[in-house]
Amino acid sequence: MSSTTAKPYHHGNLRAEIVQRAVEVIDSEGIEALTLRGVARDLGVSHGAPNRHFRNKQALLSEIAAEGWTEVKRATLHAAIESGSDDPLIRLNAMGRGYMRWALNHRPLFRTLFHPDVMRFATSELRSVMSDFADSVQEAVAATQVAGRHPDVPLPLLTLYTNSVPTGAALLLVDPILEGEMRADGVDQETLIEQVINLVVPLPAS
Amino acid sequence: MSSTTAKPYHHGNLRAEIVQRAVEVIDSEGIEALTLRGVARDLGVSHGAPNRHFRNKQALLSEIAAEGWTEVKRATLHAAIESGSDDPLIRLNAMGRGYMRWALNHRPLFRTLFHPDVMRFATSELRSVMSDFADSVQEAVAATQVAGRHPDVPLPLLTLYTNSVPTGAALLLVDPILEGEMRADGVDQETLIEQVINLVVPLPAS
DNA sequence: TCGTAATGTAGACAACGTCTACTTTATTTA
DNA sequence: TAAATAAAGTAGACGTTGTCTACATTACGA
Repeated sequence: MSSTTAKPYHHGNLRAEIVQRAVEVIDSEGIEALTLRGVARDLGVSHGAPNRHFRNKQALLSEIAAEGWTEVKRATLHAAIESGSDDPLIRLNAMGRGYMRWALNHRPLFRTLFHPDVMRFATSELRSVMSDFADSVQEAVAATQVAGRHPDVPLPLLTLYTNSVPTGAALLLVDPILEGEMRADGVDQETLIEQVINLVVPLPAS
Repeated sequence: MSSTTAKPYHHGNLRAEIVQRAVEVIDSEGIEALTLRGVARDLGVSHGAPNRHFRNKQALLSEIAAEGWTEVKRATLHAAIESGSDDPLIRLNAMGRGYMRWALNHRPLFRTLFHPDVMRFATSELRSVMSDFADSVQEAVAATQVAGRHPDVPLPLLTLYTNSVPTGAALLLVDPILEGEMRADGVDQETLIEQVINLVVPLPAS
């Protein structure tokens, strides 16, 4: 707060810079190009410095994934608010579109959220963030059910189904091979997202 | 065919054994535990031997993924046939269930199909197999559309939607964290699969 | 039968993750 | 305020990995 770039101790808060740089690398070159030593080099610190802030590489990946899921949740909630509606269907529909939009605009990072290494060695913080997101989705789905959508389907099942579509569609579209197969020609991203989500969460007739 | 374990040249056909062992490792310890040297050790050959059969590790992963997608396609077609029906809806429904069943019974391998390293460095053979699977799904979806399912939705879009559900649901359920959130209590796997697929591909009233 | 290509071996190399001992800076406390 | 202690960064080492090269062995076609 005192100056523009305060450096509290040695380097500044290296921890945050490591996470930031790692996300940049993932976003540009993919997760397979991410190395602790490389990040350290890019930040001009010694190769052992990151180990002061992360027990191991998995811990860094967990932190990144936690940030990613937080972003996802933020994007969906933002979309719900921006819909400017109280109708649960309109809100859930907007959330689904916000989710897919974020995924397709942050492809390497989105893939990271489902990376085997990340899931297998998830930090308790990451688990918490993921549960948090799942809860917020379930809540929104429950609201649509109260409003009459699939009234006799068990809530967890309806949540799974509802969540599967943007998740699965994004993962299929993120793959350059399958994207060509699955994507209607001449349809722009936003239209495609809208059409897919409308199939799972149909908008009210009105 | 002549003897129990024929060894055509030096070791036997090492290439196939490498793939087989690699799949075993992925299935038991996950892809992050897979190393070329480790596989070579397990097979009793020198650490450089695998390089005679695969240009690099990515090529091996591509081959494994190609096998995986072939298995997926086989599982879906098998399920369609076993449904013993000509009704496109019943057949597509069975295919979806066969897909999810395979995914949940081969979790590490299924995750491998969507692994960033695999997708980024996909062999042309892998691309071909994936396109092959996508085509067979699209064909089955087209048949249901002829039979009256979502007649005014563009085929590629309906295919994407249909494919997203088993893909997304399997990927969500494969994650131990999200599985707990999304899975209805006391529902066994087969019932869960059936219920989810019935939401995307409803069975005919009969 | 011989030469050539295919296959496997052994050694080397750079890069990586991670550990350890050490140095430098910040913070706490007496 | 001065000394002690903790935090943060450095430098070097170790074992492991992927991949390259030169060399040895085996299979197979001319």
